[in-house]
Amino acid sequence: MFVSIEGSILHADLDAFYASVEQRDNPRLRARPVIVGGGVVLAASYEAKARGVRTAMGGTRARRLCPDAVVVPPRMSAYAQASKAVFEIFRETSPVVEGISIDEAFLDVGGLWRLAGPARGIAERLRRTVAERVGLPITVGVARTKFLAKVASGVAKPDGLLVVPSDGELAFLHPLPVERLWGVGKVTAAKLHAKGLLTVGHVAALPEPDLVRLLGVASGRHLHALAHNRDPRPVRAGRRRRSMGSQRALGSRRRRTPEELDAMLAGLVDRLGRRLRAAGRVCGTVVLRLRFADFTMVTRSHTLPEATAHTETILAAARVLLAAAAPVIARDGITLIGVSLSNLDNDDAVQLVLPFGEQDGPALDSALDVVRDRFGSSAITRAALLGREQGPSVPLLPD
DNA sequence: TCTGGGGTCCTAGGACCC
DNA sequence: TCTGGGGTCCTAGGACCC
Repeated sequence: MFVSIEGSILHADLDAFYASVEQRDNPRLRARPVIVGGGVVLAASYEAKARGVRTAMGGTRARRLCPDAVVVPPRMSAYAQASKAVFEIFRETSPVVEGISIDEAFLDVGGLWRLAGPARGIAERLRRTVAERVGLPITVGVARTKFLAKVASGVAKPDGLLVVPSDGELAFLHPLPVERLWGVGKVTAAKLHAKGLLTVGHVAALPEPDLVRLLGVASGRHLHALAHNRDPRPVRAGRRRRSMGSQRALGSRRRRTPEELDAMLAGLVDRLGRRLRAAGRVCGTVVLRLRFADFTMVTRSHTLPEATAHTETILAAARVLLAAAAPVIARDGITLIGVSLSNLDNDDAVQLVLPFGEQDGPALDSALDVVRDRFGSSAITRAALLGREQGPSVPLLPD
């Protein structure tokens, strides 16, 4: 008997997540086309997808394609709760879980062979447990790399399981259309199609320099590697978000007065300040985001002298950015206003900024005194600090 | 068909420093 | 008087993902 070697990375992806939660909670919606959202489709059940309805499609068009669809408003808290329950099961399944979004995650089960057996069995149990305990369908892809596990779950949807054996990777991958590659959207697909590259195999056959010329250094190399299933990225638990934003669409019916815009800005920043503080984090950069009727985007950003979670400080920066953009707004009118906070840090991080070349001198000693003073910590030693070898600017976390 | 709200990562130019 | 090369940070824009 031949035994194919399996990979040990699972990509678990809830099917039509929001729509499935609605069908779970309301039996009358089951086996019927369901659309979550109003102006825009946030999620469509598979019955609706079969009629051509797609996520992010305008509501008018969706209703035309599928007039008998039940349209329900989103219930975000219900989805958050369902997601939490599913992630609990993920973490019971493996200690190495990397969440990608509200409804999908990577799990590394490589270290669990003796305890839990091969990956296929783990994936089967995971699917069963999610169905029994949360009542939602979930698709799992299993492969040797993250990328291929993700492709596998995409192919296996809905409510499926697909294991790509290590000796059948390229045979599985190469016939697939280029759109299956993670990172290939509309623009990249169009560029590839223009060169006659329709399948992953076509891309794999192209020399890397050609692909780099076509798509740029990063995308070209990345795609070349993926097409050969080279993806060394490990599954990483405990990744923290790098930015946090809030935005509001305004429609194009009428222009908003400067006073209205200022009030919206204050509302967005207030919400972000709360989220920031609740997460115990501070932001270093404030980004104002504006969209116009033709859907073009403009951003204006400002980096603060000191990271903060203070609403008024952030709002002041956002107001300066909005004022700077006032001429464009007056000319073109805007259809969306948003604020995004980046350069996030922990709010208990201390930044030691030392003169260049003085990491080892008295400046370091006095800076360390300040830190010990503030945190009463003897855990931060000079040796530990110097061991980091990060140069003159050293973020420290007190123990 | 006139398009929500939440994110990630990459590129490229300019300022500034050594 | 005119000249390098390397590095980091900031800003703006864009592609892509769910």
